[in-house]
Amino acid sequence: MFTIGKASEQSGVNIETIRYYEREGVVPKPGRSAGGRRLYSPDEIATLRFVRRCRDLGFPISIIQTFLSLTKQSDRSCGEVKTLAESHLDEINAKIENLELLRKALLSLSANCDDGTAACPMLDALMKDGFGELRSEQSRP
Amino acid sequence: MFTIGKASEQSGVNIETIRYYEREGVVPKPGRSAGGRRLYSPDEIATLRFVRRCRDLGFPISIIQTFLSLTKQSDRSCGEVKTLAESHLDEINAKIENLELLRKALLSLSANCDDGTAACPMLDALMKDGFGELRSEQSRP
DNA sequence: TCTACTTCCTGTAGCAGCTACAGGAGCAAG
DNA sequence: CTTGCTCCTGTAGCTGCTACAGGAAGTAGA
Repeated sequence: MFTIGKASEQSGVNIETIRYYEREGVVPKPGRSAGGRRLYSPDEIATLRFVRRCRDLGFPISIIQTFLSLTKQSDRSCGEVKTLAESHLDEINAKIENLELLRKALLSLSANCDDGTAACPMLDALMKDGFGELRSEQSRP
Repeated sequence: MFTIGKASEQSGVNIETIRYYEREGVVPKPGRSAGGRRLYSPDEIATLRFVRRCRDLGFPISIIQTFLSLTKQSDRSCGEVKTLAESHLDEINAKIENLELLRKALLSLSANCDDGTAACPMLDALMKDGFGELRSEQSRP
């Protein structure tokens, strides 16, 4: 059994984040020592690592909770996982597309900044009325 | 002069968001009518539109505040704007790169889900120890 | 003028996913 | 026994909004 510090090291999850996950019911409450300290089994640490990896893949907590409950059922879980993963992939693709658009817009705006005039053409363009609107939902993460 | 509803329509900024910007000092406090309602000049609406466009480009509020103060100075602002825009571009590029990595990781993980076994290879892989770590800072927006 | 309806006001709380304290207690080493 | 580390709970903050509640102001029609 390991204290929260060791669990944090081994799972790569910040101590405060581990306690946060426990508060939010993402991971079950671990046992406690006589002095009231949290004690984690290797399995519980593996769960924390699993959560971190899913977070690294960009999955939101709510989906990760579904994953965790699916891992306990063992049967018929794969189709659901694949569906969730694919819709997440769609979101990632949409984000990439949006960022590419932003990239292009920013590049063309800042390119004008080299023209040596005192006023900034980029700020000017953003102030003016004729500027094309982006209004892309996914651009706000 | 326009009430907040018209200002919202013309700038594309949500009413609540306009009030939020005012509270946070992003935009100056507008004048008020006899009855205590906010009244916006076309210039103030242009500022709101400018803020929205910058947000659409993904600039954080703090940078937009710098932009707004630079537009008031008029001289020597362009170099600073370009620097800020370019570092923002770097961030966007980093985000795109990270998302591409996530995309590949997710694709290869969910591809295994077709093998017809009852247990899910994707969840299995995320549970196991040998899984390559991503640990990419920029992946969390 | 009365009434209904819309718009606006302030203030507060919530979202996600943490992170950062404050103020105290447990625990091991020297 | 003291130093120093880790841990505890509880609460507040971060970003950028959004969504109420409960009330006041303004507008339009009868």
